[in-house]
Order: sequence, then C-alpha cells, then structure tokens
Amino acid sequence: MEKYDALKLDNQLCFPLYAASRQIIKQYHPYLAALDITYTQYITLMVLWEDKTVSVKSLGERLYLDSGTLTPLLKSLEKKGLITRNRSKEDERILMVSLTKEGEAFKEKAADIPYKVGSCIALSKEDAANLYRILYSLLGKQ
Amino acid sequence: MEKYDALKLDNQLCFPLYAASRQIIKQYHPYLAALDITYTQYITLMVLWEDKTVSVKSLGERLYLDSGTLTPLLKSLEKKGLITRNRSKEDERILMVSLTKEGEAFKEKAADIPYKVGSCIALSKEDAANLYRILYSLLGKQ
DNA sequence: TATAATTAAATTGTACCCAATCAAATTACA
DNA sequence: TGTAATTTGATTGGGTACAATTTAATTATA
Repeated sequence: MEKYDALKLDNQLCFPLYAASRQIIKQYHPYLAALDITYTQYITLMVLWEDKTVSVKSLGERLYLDSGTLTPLLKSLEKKGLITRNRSKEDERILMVSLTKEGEAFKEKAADIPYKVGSCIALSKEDAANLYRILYSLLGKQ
Repeated sequence: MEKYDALKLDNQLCFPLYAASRQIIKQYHPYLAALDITYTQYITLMVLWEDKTVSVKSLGERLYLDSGTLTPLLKSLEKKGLITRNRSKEDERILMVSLTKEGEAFKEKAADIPYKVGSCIALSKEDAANLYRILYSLLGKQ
C-alpha cells in the first residue's frame, strides 16, 4: 500500500455514496418538477403525510436537516399552500408545522413517484436490502 | 401493502442514501476546514493528484458534476493557488485544469484525512465491500 | 426570585448543485 | 466552402446544506 493510496478516488467509500445519492435524486427531478416541488420538499411532505403535525426540531431529526435548511424550505411550502406554520401555545419557542387540506390532497399526486423512480433503479432484492441496512447503520452512528 | 406505503420515509432507499451521504461528508468538515477547503474541492484535488492535468469535461465525468458546479469551484481553487486553468491549444473550447507545485505539495497535508475519517466509519469489511459494489452499480446505470 | 443556562428557530454568509440558456469553437456534410 | 449540428464551458437563477451567530422563550438554581 502506497503512502497516498487512500487519497485515490477509487479507494474512497464516501465519494460513491455522495455521487450515487445525487444521481438517484436526479431521477426524481422530472416527476417532482411536474408537481413544482423539490426533493427536499418531497421528503418533508412525506413526514407530514405520516404525522400531519410536527415541530421543526423533530422534522430536522427525522430528515437529518437543521433549521438553516428547513426554515426557508418550510416558508416555501407554506407559500404553496401545502402547510401552515404556527408557534406552540405551550412553548412559544416551538414552531409546529401542519399539513393543509391541499397538502393532504397533494399526496395523491405524488403516490406513483416511488414506483416510477423505483423502476429506474435496478437493484436485486438482496442488494437493496443490504444497502438499506448498511445505510441505516451508518446513520445510526451519526 | 397500503396504497401510500411507498410514500413512507422508512420505505425509501433514496432517503437514507441522501442522509448518510451528508452525514459522512460532515465528518470530513473539521479536517478539511483546517486546510481551508471544502469536500467538493477535496475530491477535485484527488482527481488532480492522480492525473495532474485534466479537462473540465473529464473532471465532470469523474466526479459526476457539471460545469455549473465546477466552474466557480475551479476558480476558487485557482485563487488559492492550488491549480491553474488554461484553454487547450488544439481545441479552444477545452479548458485544461492543472495542479500547481503548491497543489501538489498540498497532497501531503491531506494524506492522513482518509484515515482520520475512516476510523469514524465503523463498517465491517464485508459491509464496506458490499456498499462499495452496490453504489458503483447504481452509478454505472447513471 | 433574579440570573444563568438551556433550548428552539431564525438569520447570516459561504458554497455548492443543477436545470436551462448562452456563446464560442469545432466538426459534419450538403 | 458555407451553413447546420455538435461540443465545451460559462452564466444565471432557484434551492438547498450547514457552520456560526443571534433572538426569544423556558427551565434550573443560587
């Protein structure tokens, strides 16, 4: 092993992770653009479709994003009429994000995106399961 | 399987890919910030440490990035004195990017980063090998 | 019960990313 | 050869990401 071998792109694990992530997200673009949302907005809506109302903090924990990213993104979703933003009565520091009726109905429009994109990602069931497990083990150790 | 199950965050493969990618890149931050470079600049230098001179196009192919990302990034590396940018004499459309002496010497400062970060990423050899193979198979199919 | 410490978002500033468009150079071919 | 098509980067604009700082609200504690 040469002194600088670890600095070769092909020997990195982080690089293909980074590149593959962007490549796959790019596959979502045509479908999301047709609905006038971005990928980050899409996964934010996913959380809300499951929970209807969540704080910015808990949204950030679920998505691994901080308020610097979420604040402008949530304002944009609010502008589109898909969510509302309201301070909690019990604790004014907490901003609660809630789906509107429009946001709830929007789920219908997005329902087939996972299938459309999924069919572009050719992975065996075994590889997909392994990838899923390994990625969450990486996320677990932050 | 419920109609909307595919819209659950936990059923997505893209989301943990996206989140893990950002989490791992974040681990590089302290070491890269100490050298006053970013992760994208770091992987760009990696290509140049292997090849010394490459066109923007081939750099983009290696890194899966386009000129919209690379042009400002390369100007910034040029400003730091790590690279030079020159049009090819044979074909003026092509911009050749080359390491300077400073850029070459900079490799020494970065040499231990992979080991420092690698020790934070606890994956078995088997998982690491599988992850590497699966990610490149995803990248292969663009 | 004041003050300190903590917590939750917002703000600021820098740096990506990428789609879309543009401009210049080169190549193809009628 | 002259025009069309292609190729290569640069530019523009919108939307993240995130470190660092700030602000406001709440909680802990001397």
